[in-house]
Formats: sequence, structure tokens, C-alpha cells
Amino acid sequence: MSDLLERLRGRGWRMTAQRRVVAEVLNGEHVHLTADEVHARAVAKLPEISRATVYNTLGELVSLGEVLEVTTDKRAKRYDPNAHRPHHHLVCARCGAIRDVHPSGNPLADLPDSERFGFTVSDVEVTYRGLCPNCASA
Amino acid sequence: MSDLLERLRGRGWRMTAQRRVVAEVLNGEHVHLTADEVHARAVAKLPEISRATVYNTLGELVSLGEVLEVTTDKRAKRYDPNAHRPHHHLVCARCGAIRDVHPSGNPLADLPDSERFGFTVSDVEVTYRGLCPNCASA
DNA sequence: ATCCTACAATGGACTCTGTCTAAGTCAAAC
DNA sequence: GTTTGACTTAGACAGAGTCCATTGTAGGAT
Repeated sequence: MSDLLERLRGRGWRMTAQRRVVAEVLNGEHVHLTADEVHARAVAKLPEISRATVYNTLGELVSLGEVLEVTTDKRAKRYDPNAHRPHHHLVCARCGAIRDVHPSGNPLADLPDSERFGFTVSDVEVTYRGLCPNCASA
Repeated sequence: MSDLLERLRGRGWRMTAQRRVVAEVLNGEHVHLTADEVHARAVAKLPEISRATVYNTLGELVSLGEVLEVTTDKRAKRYDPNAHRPHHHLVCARCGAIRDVHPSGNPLADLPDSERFGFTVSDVEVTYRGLCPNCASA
């Protein structure tokens, strides 16, 4: 659990109460929270933490590669702490729930050079959409 | 070109000047416009058209399956008139440019049942990310 | 051709995410 | 213990999209 904090400190991160709390929130629950949800949970532990700090910290965690940003809809970005295992996402079209999935195969290899239009392709993101068991039965 | 309008009329769409203009804008350029860009082009043809109407009309076209909504980043939804041929997207991480691509393989088949968690998976969306030739050389 | 009315358009206020800034605070190097 | 510049704060701001009460109109009925 504190290995995340260790890694961050090792990279010259100045350790503050706010950053610790944000890291703990992400590290604790392996669900995909929005920035506001992170903020809400952070406030529960450290009432005076500000929205801007949560946004800043999330942004830093993303640049450091410790957390992934997921944009599945136009509502809000979500943050995925499971950044060290490559994976994709399965999203419920109705309620927005997200699950990590690990498909076989490598979609990057499926894009032939003739379809790259001179782009330097570095990453691929796969989003499966459907209905979760709850929403499907409703 | 007017087959889109025909299809829409056939589905009981009430044909108004505003809707015609929006449909024409989408039908005309096969690029991926944001709602605001659609609005700007619509205003050029029909100065008094309102933002809300453009949003409403785009939303209807999406529900009717005539246009695809693409959410590649947090900036703005984009609308893809190429809804009848399955394809995926290649996005420039810097400038946001989008190209349609047609990879080989079927990613839906790459998701084993054990990774579906009871979801009814109906669709898969693949987004390749990288730098376009312009941004790569800058 | 005219009338009706349900559906559509308008525009402005509002919400929701996220960014920015100026001023204050504090972790850590010395 | 001081110093210092990185970090935090609150609130203003901005962009994208939605809502709603009002006004307008397409197209069927007469």
C-alpha cells in the first residue's frame, strides 16, 4: 500500500498531507473514480483540501504514469489506479459502470502501416460497450 | 446526397430549414466536426439557427443511427457521419485530429466470456493514439 | 386556401468539469 | 531555526452541453 508513496517520494515528490490523501484514495479502492469522487473521499479524510489540489495531484499522477485517465463519455474523466497492468475497459452504456478487462490479442498489431497515415502510433485504447447485468435485467 | 434527407423524412422526421441545414453540413464534409463547428457552418447557411437546435438535431441523428458520436478526449464530442461502415479512429494526441481507420481482425472476438462479467457486450470502440505527421515534426 | 395543433426552434440562464491566478503556507535542505 | 520555492487555497473564470418558457411553423384536417 505505501509502495506508491515510496515510489513517489523516490521521484522527488514533495510529500504533503493533501497528496498523501489523494494517493491513498486511489490506492484504496480499485474502482474508477471521477475527479469529484476523489475529491469527496479526500475531503472525508482532510476537510480543507481544495478541488484545485485534487485536480493538480491527479494530473501529476497521470504524468508520472501511476494512474490512467479514462474518458469513456463526455461526462467526466475517470482515474484508474491499475496503471501497471495493461488492460482495457468494459463500460455499461446505461449506468456508466466500468470494469477492467484483459482481452487476448494485440490490437496495435491489427493496424497495418497503410492505415497509419504517417501517424506515429504509440497507444491503443479499447472500450467495450454493453449493458451490465443490473441494467440488462431492468 | 439527399438520400439522408429522404431516409429521415421516411422516418417521420418533420423537415425544417434548421434540420436540413444540419444534415447538409454533416453530409457534406466527411470530417469529424464538433458540435460547435457544425453550428458555425450551419450559421453560415442559416444565420439565425441557435446552438440548442444544433445540439438537439445532432442528438436525434445519433439516436436514429445516422451519425456516430465520438468521445476521444475531454474537449468536445465529435460527430462522424460515416455511421454505416464500421471503422475505428486514429487520434492525434496533440492537436486532436481524427482519421477513420479499418484495422484487420475483430476485437469483439478477443474478449472471452470469462472477461465479460455478465455484461451483454454489443459494441467495441478502438481508438489508436499517436502524433500526426504535423505534430510529430514540430 | 386556411386553420390548428403538436412538434420544433429560440435564447438565455444554468450546470457541470476543469483551469487559472494571486496570495498564503509549509516540507525539506541548509 | 531559517530560508525558499514548491505546494495549496479559494474563488473567479472558461468551455461544452442542457434546460425551459416562450414563440414559431410544418403539415394534416377542414
